[in-house]
Amino acid sequence: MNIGEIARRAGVSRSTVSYAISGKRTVSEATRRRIQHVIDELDYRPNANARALKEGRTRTIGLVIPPASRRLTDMQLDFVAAVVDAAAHADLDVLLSPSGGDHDRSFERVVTGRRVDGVILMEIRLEDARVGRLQQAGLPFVGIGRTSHPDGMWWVDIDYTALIAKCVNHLADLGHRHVALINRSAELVAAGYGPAHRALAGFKEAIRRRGITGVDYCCADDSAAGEACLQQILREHPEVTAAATINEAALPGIQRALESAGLTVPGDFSVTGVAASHWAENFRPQLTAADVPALDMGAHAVSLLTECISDPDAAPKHLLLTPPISLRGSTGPARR
Amino acid sequence: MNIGEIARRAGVSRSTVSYAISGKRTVSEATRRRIQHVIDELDYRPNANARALKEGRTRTIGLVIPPASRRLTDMQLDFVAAVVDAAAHADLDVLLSPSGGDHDRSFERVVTGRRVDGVILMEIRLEDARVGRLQQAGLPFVGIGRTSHPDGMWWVDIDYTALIAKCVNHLADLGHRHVALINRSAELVAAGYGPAHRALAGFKEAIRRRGITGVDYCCADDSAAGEACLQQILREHPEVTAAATINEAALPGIQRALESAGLTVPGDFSVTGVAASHWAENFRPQLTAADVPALDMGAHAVSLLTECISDPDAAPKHLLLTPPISLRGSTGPARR
DNA sequence: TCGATTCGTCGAATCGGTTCGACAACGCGG
DNA sequence: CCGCGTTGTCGAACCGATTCGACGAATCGA
Repeated sequence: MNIGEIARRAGVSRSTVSYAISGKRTVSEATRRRIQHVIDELDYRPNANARALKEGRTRTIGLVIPPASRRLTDMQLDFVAAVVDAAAHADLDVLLSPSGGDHDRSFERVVTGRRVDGVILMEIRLEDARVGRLQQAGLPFVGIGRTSHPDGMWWVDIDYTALIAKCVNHLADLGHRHVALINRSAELVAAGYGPAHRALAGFKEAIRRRGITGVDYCCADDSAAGEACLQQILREHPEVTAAATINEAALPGIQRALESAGLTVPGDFSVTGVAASHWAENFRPQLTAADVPALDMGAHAVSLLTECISDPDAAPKHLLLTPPISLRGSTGPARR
Repeated sequence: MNIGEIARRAGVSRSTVSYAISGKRTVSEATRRRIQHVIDELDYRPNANARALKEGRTRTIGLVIPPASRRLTDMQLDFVAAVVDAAAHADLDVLLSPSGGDHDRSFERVVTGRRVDGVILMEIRLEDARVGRLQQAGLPFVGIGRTSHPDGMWWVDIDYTALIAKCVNHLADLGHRHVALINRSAELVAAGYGPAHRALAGFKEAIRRRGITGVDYCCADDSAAGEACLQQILREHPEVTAAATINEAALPGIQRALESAGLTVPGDFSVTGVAASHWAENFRPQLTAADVPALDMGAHAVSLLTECISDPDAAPKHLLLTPPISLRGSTGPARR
């Protein structure tokens, strides 16, 4: 079932079979048909490894995801799905590599094994050794997120700074004078996770601009932590009348804490932030929030990657998305 | 940066370098060290495609997931994560292929391109053309789930029949005489999705055994559908005092419908079923449910796959899991 | 009718590894 | 000192494709 077998049965040379398949040289209609017939009969498909070896490219992209042990957020999952889908449409295969630490075998294999033509790197931290590793290896890659100095790299990111600022402005417009930010987990912040840092920066800046007061809390990515976190906020800062969050997994807990404190939304307390649409829609009333366009991001990342694979010396491009905030029911005028 | 370059710099032949790396023949300590030194210096790693070509195996497994367009359930996601993790531990790479229809290019590439040594096939339907395709291609594979005649194949599955029967028995023991099954979506049932069919079979059988009455409903995989579904049940069958479900995404909606109907859990209405732990824990009170051991399943699937790759003629093995039901707070005696 | 194109096909080289058979150097027992 | 087994290394074949240069046959213009 290799190309030689096809050639033998069709009574031609191996190169003729190759040209008949690729169309890179003219082959007479008669032999083309004869070859195609044998191919169909034997259900032949060229060996991808042999082809990759000779051509020097694999038609495969690597997708480096956070380690499986840490539960992926819904946004990240949407993103993975979008990348896989977009890649499939471009006839690219996707090699998955779970990688968290800066040195693990799976990542090394992807980087140095010449198994992929390029890489999409998720969950980039402000300082990320993997970026350097990829650059050093000369492997084209697109980051989801960006380091603190992203000038030399290709990336797609969401402007958390602007989004959280928008949320704060929205709350301030509604008369809230004391607001809270419910951030991602302390570990992620300590690890230099970009969205957490940038959201915090946007929060502080917006607070300052609007002359209101703000408190910020880290919160693990689960509903129990969200519940505890909001309870803590209510206890330590009873003046707070609204919260913004980028921690979607905390939302059910936030909801429960508000309910058990006897606070109605949005009458007594407003909630807003950034969340995948299905979390926003599961909140009651539905959450006024920026919908992360994970599907678009995935598609964009793939198309940027194909671009920088085909022209590695091109000037790096990037895409900073600021999705609009959908006004649903969870924000309202501050209680007096 | 190929093996010839290493050989040249170390002053040995290419084969010696290969043997020094693989250890398949003895190499003197002195040359081994010299070669290793050059390798470290140049950060050399053998080309995975060339190796795969010669060795006839790729050290890569394919993971065929439902198409990205359809949102994966949390259980499926846990499962993907588990497979990726287990594969990484076994130094295997994972090639992802989204495939739903029986004929798409991505799946065909995986099956016929000799890019993978074996495949893990998710979301198998009772009649699944992909199973036949894989068997015909002679590619080792392990199914997550099983067809209606799974004798010739390797698989790992959850015994939904037994689980739902257990749930019904539990409810019957608590005195419930009228129970409902909230199944997955009608489309999945129509497509012959195994868990949906087997859960229904288990439900009907258990109902009959215990001499109680049961109604079953299909429900799309989202909370809005769950809410609508439970409302419909309450309206059409007000005698029902308990529900079992395998539709975790419907749980928040079920909760909301119960709340807005003024029913308390478990005082007025009991809920149980099969759900990933985080859905069960987000229910209030927490859901009495079978926790799907997705992580174990993933690990088992990978280890079965490596086994059937190394010995394709072995008698097929399989694993039918019946996880225990964790008693939490969402079930109680039937209301009078 | 002859030389120049064009067309279709072939053989051989190549990609970067692995692996088999051969063989020289060496140590050892008799 | 000879024959033998062991050890370390090498050269060459091979995996399955792609691709380049060459070449015979058909076609064309002059």
